[in-house]
Amino acid sequence: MDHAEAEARLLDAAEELFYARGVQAVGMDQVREASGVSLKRLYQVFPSKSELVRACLDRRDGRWRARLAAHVEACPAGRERVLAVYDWLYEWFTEPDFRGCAFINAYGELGAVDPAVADAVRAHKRAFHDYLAGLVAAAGGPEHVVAPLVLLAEGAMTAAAISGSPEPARQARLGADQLLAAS
Amino acid sequence: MDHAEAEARLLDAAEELFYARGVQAVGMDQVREASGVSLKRLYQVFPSKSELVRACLDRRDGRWRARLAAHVEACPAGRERVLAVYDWLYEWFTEPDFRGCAFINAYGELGAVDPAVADAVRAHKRAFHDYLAGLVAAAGGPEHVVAPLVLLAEGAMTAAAISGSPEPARQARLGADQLLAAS
DNA sequence: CCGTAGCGAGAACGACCGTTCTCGCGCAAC
DNA sequence: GTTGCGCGAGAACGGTCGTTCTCGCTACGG
Repeated sequence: MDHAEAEARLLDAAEELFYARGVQAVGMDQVREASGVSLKRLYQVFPSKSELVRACLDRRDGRWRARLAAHVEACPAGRERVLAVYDWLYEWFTEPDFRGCAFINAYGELGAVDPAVADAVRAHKRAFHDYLAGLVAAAGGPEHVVAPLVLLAEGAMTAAAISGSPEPARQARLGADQLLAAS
Repeated sequence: MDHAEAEARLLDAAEELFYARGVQAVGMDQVREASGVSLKRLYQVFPSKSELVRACLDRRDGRWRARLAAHVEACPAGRERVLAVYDWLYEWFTEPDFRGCAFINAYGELGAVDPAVADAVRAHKRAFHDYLAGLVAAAGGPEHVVAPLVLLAEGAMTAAAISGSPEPARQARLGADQLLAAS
């Protein structure tokens, strides 16, 4: 097993565990056990837990936005692409291991204590905002609806996590539909 | 110092510390130091940390909703009362120690690990939803806008926390205004 | 075939955490 | 005045965590 594979297995295991149980509730030994990578090598690849956390967030950010974009871009251009965001949220919320937005969770747990985590969360949210702004602009929608559309999506993530239901995605979509129609 | 005062001082100190730094980042000894209540009495009043956490959430729930209601009910009845919710959010977000919704934070940190926390968070969010639904009904608004209005508020809380700006409250208010107008 | 460099498994270490225990003191009841 | 109970201060305990170290083993270069 070379460096690259060890890194991938560590990120796979750590991301899943951190997301499912929270960062502080997962020990490095559990990451070792789930990944099959020895502790020694773990610390060669990620010199500390907080760097592992950071790497997990970075990778998740890329994958999450790529999945969203893939779904959106399969829809006809224009207004429908904005609404497709909420359809994708519904699919995400329905996944069996869904436990809310990993970035919001990480911010609540570590944002006050680990500035690198706070930075990663801010970057992720800014990227999502910018992406949605691009979709709205392409659809010819007014700029001032972008922020409420983002808040609907953000609120849907936390509401879906807390309630355990994917329904907030539908409700957010309805709200987004009205906001776009009214403009 | 009697039992009641010890309890109040413990809740004051614990709530502030947990909110500012996260629950797991605060040790019982720091609660003792900040409250001036001895460790022995702390454990007489709250037999475990998770019961202390639970009591903090319960008390915060009551106070938070009372503050919101006090602000809302000082406004003229009807539509303005719904929008007053977002004005109050702005005031809240502007407080110097604002760090997001304590319930969302607690859910992200402990929801997967402590079912009592998850229950308290769900109860708080359900109460907020019901309160907003009552305001919308009193304003003659249609029931189907309630859920998006809740999502706007929820999204504003997390966006304000992560961005460090109170602006999401304004944006949520604009979105809510449009939703109410379009119905 | 020998030396050595790197590896995995797991023990070890130091710090901290939640919780309980000890001990000395003040005070209230008889 | 004595006795005993409740208190605060802080030590102690058992466990866990992040991180490092030890120690055989393996595999490869000369």
